[in-house]
Amino acid sequence: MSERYNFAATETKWQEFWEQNQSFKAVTDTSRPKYYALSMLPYPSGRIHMGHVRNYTLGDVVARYKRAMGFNVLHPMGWDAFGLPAENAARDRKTHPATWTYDNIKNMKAELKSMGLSLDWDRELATCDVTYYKHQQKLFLDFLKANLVYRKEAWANWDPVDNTVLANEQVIDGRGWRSGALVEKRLLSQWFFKITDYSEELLQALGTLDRWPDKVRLMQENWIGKSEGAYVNFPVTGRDEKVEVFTTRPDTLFGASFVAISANHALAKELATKDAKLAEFCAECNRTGTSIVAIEQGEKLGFDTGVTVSHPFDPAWKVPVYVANFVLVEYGTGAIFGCPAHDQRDLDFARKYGLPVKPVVLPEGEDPATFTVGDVAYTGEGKAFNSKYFDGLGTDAAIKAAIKKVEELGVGKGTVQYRLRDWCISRQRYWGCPIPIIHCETCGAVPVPDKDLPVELPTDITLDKPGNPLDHHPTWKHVNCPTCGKPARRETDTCDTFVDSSWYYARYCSADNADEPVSRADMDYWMPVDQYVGGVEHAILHLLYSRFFTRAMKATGYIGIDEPFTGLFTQGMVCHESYKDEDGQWLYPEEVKRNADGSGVHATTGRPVTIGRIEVMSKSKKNVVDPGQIIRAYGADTARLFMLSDSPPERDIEWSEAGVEGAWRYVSRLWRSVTEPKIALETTLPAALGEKALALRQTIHRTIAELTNDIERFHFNRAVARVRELSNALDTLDGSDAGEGAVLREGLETLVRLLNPMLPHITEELWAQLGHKTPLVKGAWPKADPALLVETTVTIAVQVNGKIRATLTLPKDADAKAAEAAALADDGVKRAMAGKATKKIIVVPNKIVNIVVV
RNA sequence: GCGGGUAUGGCGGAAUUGGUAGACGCGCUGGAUUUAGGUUCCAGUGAUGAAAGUCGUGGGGGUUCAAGUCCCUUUACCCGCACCA
Repeated sequence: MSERYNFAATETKWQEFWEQNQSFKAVTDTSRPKYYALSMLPYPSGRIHMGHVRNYTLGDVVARYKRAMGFNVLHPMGWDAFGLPAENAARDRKTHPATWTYDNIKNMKAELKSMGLSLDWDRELATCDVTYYKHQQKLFLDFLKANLVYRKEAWANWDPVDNTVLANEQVIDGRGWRSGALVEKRLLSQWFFKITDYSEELLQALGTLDRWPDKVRLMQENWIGKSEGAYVNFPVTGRDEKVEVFTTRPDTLFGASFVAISANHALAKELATKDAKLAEFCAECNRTGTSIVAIEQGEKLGFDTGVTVSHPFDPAWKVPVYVANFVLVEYGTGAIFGCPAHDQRDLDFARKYGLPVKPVVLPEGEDPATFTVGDVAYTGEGKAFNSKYFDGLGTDAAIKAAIKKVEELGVGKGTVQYRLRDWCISRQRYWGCPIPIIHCETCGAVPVPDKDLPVELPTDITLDKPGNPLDHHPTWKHVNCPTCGKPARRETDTCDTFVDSSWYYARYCSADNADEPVSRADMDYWMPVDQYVGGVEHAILHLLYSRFFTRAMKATGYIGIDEPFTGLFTQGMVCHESYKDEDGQWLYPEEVKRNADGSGVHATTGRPVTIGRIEVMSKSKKNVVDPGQIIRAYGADTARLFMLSDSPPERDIEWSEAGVEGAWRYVSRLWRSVTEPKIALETTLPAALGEKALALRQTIHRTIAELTNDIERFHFNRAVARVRELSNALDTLDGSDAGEGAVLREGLETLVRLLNPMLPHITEELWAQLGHKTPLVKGAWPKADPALLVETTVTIAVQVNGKIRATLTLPKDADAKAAEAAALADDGVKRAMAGKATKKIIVVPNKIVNIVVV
């Protein structure tokens, strides 16, 4: 009996070997094909969690596999290190955000290293490091010059807990994405990136991202939210001005019965100055925003301004103007015309305020004389009626005709709207990249000259006062204007942390360039990222911003491509059972002991425990398992194998003790199968192999072919199943057949090589034990011998009336007649046919014979 | 409300283009080795039936020689967006 596999010693040994040999250092080499494998960079919270283990295992399998396939692989790692949690932690622990952050990075880096990831740590970056953010400031200034950045006063989403504004993408169900606080509307001066310049391009290019999940592309498409329609003007009665509305249904203009404007529309604000009740109504709308109350109650509220407007097609036709809570100032023109018959919201509104409901689109099969709308608007297509110019036209034709008509009459024009709005990047926080701008009373917003970069964060700050620590700082913001020299003040807003992560993938490629954000030669070689792996929660925010950034970097000459990530894989989350004690308090898995009957008790007190649902691991529910503990108990290879087994990578995985045990058992079995082979390994294959030995060689080579295909397609769970099948097959060798010792060696070596991307440590060790001097990290991927993939016999099924009655083993490509004859000769088949007349026989070569009888 | 997805043994999940449903693993049952447990090894494991067989991929219907796979319909759950005019 040999010793148990000592994973701790082996894993340390090989991690040191890789480090000493710089096995994963990526060097630009234009003579070799490159492969850029990237996993999303983590936020340095202090500890890695199982989600990281899964993400980085998947990315590492790709990196190691592609390396073996001969690619020059870039596989870097870094830290998304700015952000509010560091400020909060620093305040609570009376330390500095930088101290907290760099301590966390140190810890997490050690944990990541224990996973045996094939990362080029020489390219490591931290976004909070001035060596990183100084380049970001340069990019900001270049984007500013390229007219892709601007400052404007705008209604911003204010998070009252984090004391900062948020981008639209960061408001989820009316709450801040991080704090969960109800977001308020505030009018503030903010910096914006002009992502909307690329609305159409970002939308169109989704079609080229064929290695992205459809789901993510669809989410981005919906987020960009293109809609085609028209602007139409309604002249205000008794004034020389118009209310401009946006509509996608200009064909329903003859059904208009009111115009509704947002509480923040210019006209509403003007009227409110003379009408206290209206002012109160508008204030109410802003307090509740257009979010929570409105969503929960769905109540349409309006305020009749007393003002009327003329219909664009008929000056004599007056409709009232309401201020309405459901009209968004940010979308379209902040004004709509209401057509109650064909829009549910407008109908609800009209019924509440007693406005006319006039149908102008006739559904198929309805009689124009009798068709009426009750409580349900007709929003579908139909024939226009009651509509003068458009009567009789189908909806699509009527829309086109209406746009033409409003343009002819000079009362509007066809247009395209996008839901996507410019990206607000200002954050009123300390721990972020300072926006390199100086505000001067005479010169305005002046860019910090390149020679004065970087604008560094001050280190002496106070975090215990509400508001922006940069703004509180006694001296930092007071500087002289670079243009006129007069006293001025720095911009105290810092960048949204999504800016940091929008270009880090490019920076990795030129990590040692101290003078420029990136070098063009590196961009041209390494970019784009060939395979990006991360969580689906970044489907919109991070990925859309990065797509914009790459285009902005192209516009400013840094890069020659549009799309940063040609391949994207979004992995599922890691779940675990959750537990509660009698008092309803959450318990950690290690606090719970399972009884034989499946019930649970507290491990130390023995009191009953309620076993809850299987849910995504989260600290708040305590259903977490610490990867560090697992790696210490079972080793990184076992943890990696568990992550790859069973569940398809895109689906959620349930972490279970039994599953880890299973993975560990296989690792141990692999160890034994090489170190204590049942029959002696031989190095040379004899010229003639026995039947069984030959069949096994075929299995070996088929496994190579199929597993390679599985890895290419991200079917890692199937890849694991295939190596286990190969293990099972090799176990059947018992030395009874000629050449088995040599076949077993070939099988074990293949097994070890195929498993190397998944289990990098044990496979290196076993490879060395098998007598190889060159480590697997330098080795090539096994190739299947085509001659051994050719099957000589096939098993075909025989059906009678579609029911399986027998299986036959026949030579491959046997002709149909032979297959038919063999099928009819089978006893089981004869019994099933029971002398009935044969109507038809279908023969699918190498697959099936189906005999149809009556 | 709109959009998308999923549904297969006790469990996680396999199954090119319609062509032997349940690979592989977990769990479970029985046995062997062993020292007490674990480990390891062997056998079994969709349901039903003595067997032949019959039934079986959320439910119902259809197309086909043949359906987990295609079509219609329905239910449940998950995800995204949510007054976007």
